[in-house]
Amino acid sequence: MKHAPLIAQNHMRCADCPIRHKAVCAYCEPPELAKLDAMKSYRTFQAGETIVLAGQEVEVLGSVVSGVATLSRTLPDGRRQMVGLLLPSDFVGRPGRLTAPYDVVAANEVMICQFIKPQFETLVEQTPALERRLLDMTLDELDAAREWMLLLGRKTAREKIASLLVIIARRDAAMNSTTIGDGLRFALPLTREAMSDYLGLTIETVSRQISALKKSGVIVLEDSRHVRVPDYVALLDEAGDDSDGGFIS
Amino acid sequence: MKHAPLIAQNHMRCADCPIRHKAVCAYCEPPELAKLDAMKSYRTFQAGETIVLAGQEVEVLGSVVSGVATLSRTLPDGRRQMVGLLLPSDFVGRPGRLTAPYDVVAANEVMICQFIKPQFETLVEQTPALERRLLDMTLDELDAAREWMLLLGRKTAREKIASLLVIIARRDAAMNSTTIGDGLRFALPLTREAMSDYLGLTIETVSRQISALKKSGVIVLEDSRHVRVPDYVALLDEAGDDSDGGFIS
DNA sequence: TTCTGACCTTGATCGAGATCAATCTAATGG
DNA sequence: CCATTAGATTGATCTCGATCAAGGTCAGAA
Repeated sequence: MKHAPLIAQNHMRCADCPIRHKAVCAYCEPPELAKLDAMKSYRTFQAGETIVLAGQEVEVLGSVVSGVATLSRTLPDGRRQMVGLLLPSDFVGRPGRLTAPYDVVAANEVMICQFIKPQFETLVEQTPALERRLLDMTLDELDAAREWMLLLGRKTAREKIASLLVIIARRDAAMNSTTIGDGLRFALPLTREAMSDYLGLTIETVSRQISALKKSGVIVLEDSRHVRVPDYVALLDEAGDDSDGGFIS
Repeated sequence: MKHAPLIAQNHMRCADCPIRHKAVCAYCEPPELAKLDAMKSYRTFQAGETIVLAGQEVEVLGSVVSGVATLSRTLPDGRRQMVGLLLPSDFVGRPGRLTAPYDVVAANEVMICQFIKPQFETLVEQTPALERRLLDMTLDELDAAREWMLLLGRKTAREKIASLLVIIARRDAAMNSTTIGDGLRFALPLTREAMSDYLGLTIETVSRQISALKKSGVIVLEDSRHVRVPDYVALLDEAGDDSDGGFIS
């Protein structure tokens, strides 16, 4: 896997940080930022590496700067369900919690802006801007989790795949600040297995439904990890929600 | 439906409030409490009554004092998934949000300690104790939502039912501060339909699996809404998670 | 070059849960 | 009292997605 390797200079200035205005620190003013800056360090994880192990003591607490990580829970017999997807600017770890309730695994190479736990926890208590940002982010995550519950509980396999593609397409468009529409093209950052864990399906069903969407002309597969969407509204339609033809993209 | 009707005296003193130490106001000191007291009013909803309609403007913002309410999302074709259960002390509505993302419906007769929205939002911004409590509650809800995602995505119908019974048993024990163990007896606060919406199943499957658990002797049905659990560990076992025989209840 | 292993696809079959349908129960109202 | 109705149970059948199995593709190593 070749990446334009992120130069993890061990002290990027917060002002130059790509997630400065979207992460926990978004609402912070220079003085508070300086305090965060003093307790932070960058750390990278290889694709597939475990960042936090469920049940173990949490040591990592910080923001995802680049890459994608997954949160997942596993049943004793091995069945696994992904319960969260951490993208750049998302926060890892819960302040004031000892053991992790789920596994956090790097899907890509992941860089984390890590804070020293006790110091960070103290700062949160003293800094309303941090606490407020954390609240807003958590509320957004809760909304996403609930949307996801609808998908897991009530959507068909085909709708699940289409929904996932919509989610990926949106975030891709948001990252590159392109307009979302027809002729859209994007990469799948997850393996078929990760997708099946995300959607509560098996690998085989994921593969079959992707093939089915391809056969219907809703998507075009350039290769197994690159998708083109000739008609965005058609894809939205397949996702099931949103009877309004997807006017609110 | 006969209830010992809660006397909704329109100004209970916060000090006498049954949820005083578990709701949003839990971390508040007397001066802040006084401000909340000045902007609150009690309001009751009948069983089945809609408290908030998805897509509409949110007007209700406050704490559930008694009763049970459900949060749910509905697909255009009518498929419904419950995404949250509001119990006494839980918070209804998100501060700083205009339209509701899901329906909130009273499952029982529900009493809400309602705040005036703009006033409450301003107070939250000025009161770290409120904001902190809201953050803690939201983080707990997020954990619960993720646990639920594991259930929806990976558990069998039987495990789903057993898991729901465990959840109800726990909360029942917590409410009455009884020890949880064998010979436990509790009421099901939800209809079979609500259970099916909760678990991502049909009514028929819910009914069948409850019958199956009865036949296996894991539960005893006194009537369709009252359950006795002769062996609590056996029930935990059926729920699937937690290979450790449920030592951590 | 071939070998290896990770990842993906496709086919055949099975089974859990959905769907369709009938019946039962208990509470409410005339 | 019986009629009505919402909720619950049970049976028969179907179907979607899981499971079992075989083979394909591609990158990196020998």
